[in-house]
Order: sequence, then structure tokens, then C-alpha cells
Amino acid sequence: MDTEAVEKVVRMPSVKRLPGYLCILRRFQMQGRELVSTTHLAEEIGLAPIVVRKDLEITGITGKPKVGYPVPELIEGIENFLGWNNATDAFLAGVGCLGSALMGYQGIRNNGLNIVAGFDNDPAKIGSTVHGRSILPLKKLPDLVRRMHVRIGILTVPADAAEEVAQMMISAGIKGIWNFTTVDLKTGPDIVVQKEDLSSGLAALSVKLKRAKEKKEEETES
Amino acid sequence: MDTEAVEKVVRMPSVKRLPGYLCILRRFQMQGRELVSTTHLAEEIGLAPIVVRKDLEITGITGKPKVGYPVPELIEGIENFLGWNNATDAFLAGVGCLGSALMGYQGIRNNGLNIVAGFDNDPAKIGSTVHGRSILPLKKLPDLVRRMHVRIGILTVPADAAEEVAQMMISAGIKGIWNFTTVDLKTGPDIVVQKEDLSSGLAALSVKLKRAKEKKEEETES
DNA sequence: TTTTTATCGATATATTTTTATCTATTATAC
DNA sequence: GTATAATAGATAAAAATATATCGATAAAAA
Repeated sequence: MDTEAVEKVVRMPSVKRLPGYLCILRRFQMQGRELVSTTHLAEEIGLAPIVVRKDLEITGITGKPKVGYPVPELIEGIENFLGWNNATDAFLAGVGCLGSALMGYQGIRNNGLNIVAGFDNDPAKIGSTVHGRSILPLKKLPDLVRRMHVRIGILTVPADAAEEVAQMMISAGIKGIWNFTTVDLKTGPDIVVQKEDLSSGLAALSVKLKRAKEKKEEETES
Repeated sequence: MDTEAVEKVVRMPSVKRLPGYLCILRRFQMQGRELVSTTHLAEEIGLAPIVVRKDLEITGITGKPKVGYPVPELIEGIENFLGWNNATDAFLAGVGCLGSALMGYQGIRNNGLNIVAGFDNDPAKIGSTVHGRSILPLKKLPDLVRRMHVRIGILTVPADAAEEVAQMMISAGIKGIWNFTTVDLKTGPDIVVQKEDLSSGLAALSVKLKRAKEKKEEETES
């Protein structure tokens, strides 16, 4: 159908590793490095060179044999691929511990996302500012989403409010939800939900620790 | 070698989904439900029943046809598999925005991890308490790790201090590090590191949103 | 200039993870 | 009792992901 139907498959694991490369590359750039090979990148990030090369492939940036990739070009390529070159506005709902932390988290601001305001139901919070951004009443969210054409919502409300607030976001026009609650949101197919689950990371840590311990005990036995 | 070498493979994706089931199952238990089928669990969590069945397999708990799994047994089975039945002590280093949030985050406390103290270098923070836990000077961490036999460290320090503090933890006897920094820690093979990377989640969200948008535009064209 | 070495890029293989199929089991309805 | 439907559990196929191999290329060294 297209003149050039490349139909490149985008593997999620690769996408998720891109910010890691980006972070290292930005440091290299500050150090004045012009070129970087996958070998060096792999060493920095603790992965195999082959993984790095495969990952960078999706950005479309090409390197030169014996030399590597040009650092600035690679940074731009990754930012471009992720759409992080011009920051996207986002609203955050639920200014609790985690919500406040996210509003002040530098890592988000550096990565193409601009939290323009926080929303909450707590009268004590409404009207105040958190890390320079004002906290507004939750009921004002839909109207502001429409007026400012905000497409991304960050959900840090308590579990029992998650579904309701998510629906509020969606019906106002939010297209992507970064979900920090434990709730599995029921949304239509055109809404993108990224669930950020701390407990799954903890589960992975627990199991890996348990296995490491068992392995050590086996070794001691023999 | 063993009398019963079952040699069951533990798939990480399955492990990471277990906390999700656990959360739902606890709610079911509060509602007084005695039994649950994978069909119902799958519906709740938004996955295919077959996935759920495969995942629950690793806990060793068995269900009955036409009936399902006994809820309390399944909860215990998952908690047992993850080692979440008796809480593990942990230290947190770096009481900034994110560190404070984690110290107050209920999800951690409910899931087998007990943050007993926070550590920081900032004199303004030292001596205070955050969510009921005291903040101690970072240099006291190694001694306390040894005396209290703490095995898990949570790393929420700034990027440039990450490697140093991690080494401090490891040489004191910490075996598992929950790493919230952007740094890829260089550790030995017997140290387990779980990197919790918000930016990779954001990358996934960005790409999924971009693809959804492109798809919609294609549909509009035709 | 020729050789050597590092590295990319493409292709191929292996592994892991997901999804599907089939059979056996058990409660419920008839 | 017997038939039926729902569901676990085992096995198999497919898809996704990770890893390895190899030739080509460009810079540096001989």
C-alpha cells in the first residue's frame, strides 16, 4: 500500500531499554565524546553488545564500522523515536506521597513529559503548589483537559477511586494513562494504559533473592 | 541428585504478575468469596484465562475442575512463593521526594517488605522521622546492616552517589538492592539488583501513544 | 600498500513466553 | 443414575525475544 512498506516491528523490551542508553549518551555528550560503539554502551549498561545493536536499530540511526555511532545523532534519534524532543503536557490526579514525588521527579521532566498541574479532592491541598505546580480541585480536571488539549494523565489516586478518575480523564479526551494504582483499568481499545507496578518489581526482587539464597545453600552442602 | 528433581522453571513475567492476582484475591477474601476460577481472575485482571492458569502453576496450588481454586489457599500459596508471608527488613538510602514517598507507600508494607529506617547525608533530615521511621546519617548504614542482618537495600539517592552508596551497602552485607536510580550498578554475581525504571515505563507509554495516533490517522485517511 | 583489528549490519539459531488444543475431572441439571 | 457444562492440567504450536555467526567495512598498524 505504502510506497516503502518497511513494516518494522517495534519490540517493547527494546523500547524500554532506550531511556537507559539515552541517559548514558547524554553523559557522554557532556564529556565531549563524539562517537560511541555498541561495545562501550553495552559495558556501561551491563548488557551484551548484540542487544544494544539490535535495540538501536529501531531508531534508524546507523553507525560506522570500527568507529561506532555519532553521539549527538544517536541522542536525537532516540528522542525522536520516543517523541521526547518536544515535551508533552500531562495532568496528575491524586497528590499523595507518590503523586507529589512524581511532580518533583527530575527524571520525568527530562524525558519529554511536563506535568502542568496536579488535581486532588483534599481541600487542604487545593490551592497550594507542589514543586511549583498548582493543585486544583479534581472536578475541574475534565474542563481543563478539553481546553488545554492534554492527552496524558498520571493516575496516583487511591485504589478505590482509580476507575472513576480514569473514566473522568477518558471522557474528557485523555488518550494515555500512566497508571500507578494497583487497579487494572477497564478501558476501550483506543486508550493506552501503562501500568507502573512497584509490587511486581518487588516480587521479582524477592524471587531472585530467594533463588540466590537456595543456590548458595546448595553450594555449601556439596 | 534430588529424590524428586522437578526442576520447575520460574518465568519472570509470571512472577511479576503474581502481585496483581494477590491484590484481587485479597479483595475477594474480604468479600467472603471462598473459590475463584481462572476465568474470573482473568476477567478482573484483563488477561486471558490460560495466562492466569500458567502463572498460578508456579505456586504449586491446584484447583478443582468446575470449581476453581480455594481463595485462602491461593493467597497463601502466592505469598509463600514470593516469601511475603513474613516481612523482610529493609533499609532505604536517600530520603528525597521518591525516598520519602516509598517510606510511606502502603503497597510496600503490604507486600512483605518493612522499611525499618531511612538514611541520608542531609543534616536537616537526619534525626527527623518520615512516616514514623527515623532518618539516620548515611555513614551509620554499614554498621546497622551488620548488626540487624538487613539483606535488602532500597536505593533512592541521586545518580552521582548511586554507585558509592550501593558499594557501601554491599560491603556491609546487603544481598539485594532495589535500585530506583538511573545508574546501572556494577555488582558481583551474588548480588541481586532489581532496577525500577520510571523512564522505561514512560518510553513504553510514549511509543504506544504514538502508534495509536498513527493508526488512527491511517484509518481517517482511508 | 598490505595486514590487522574493531565494529556494524544482516542473517540464522536458540531460548523464552504466549497462546492454543485436547483430555480428564467434577459439580449441576435432568 | 446419566448427560451436560465448566474448568483444571497436560501437551503442543506459535510468537516474541535473546543470542550467536559471519561477511563487509573502515580505521589503524605494520
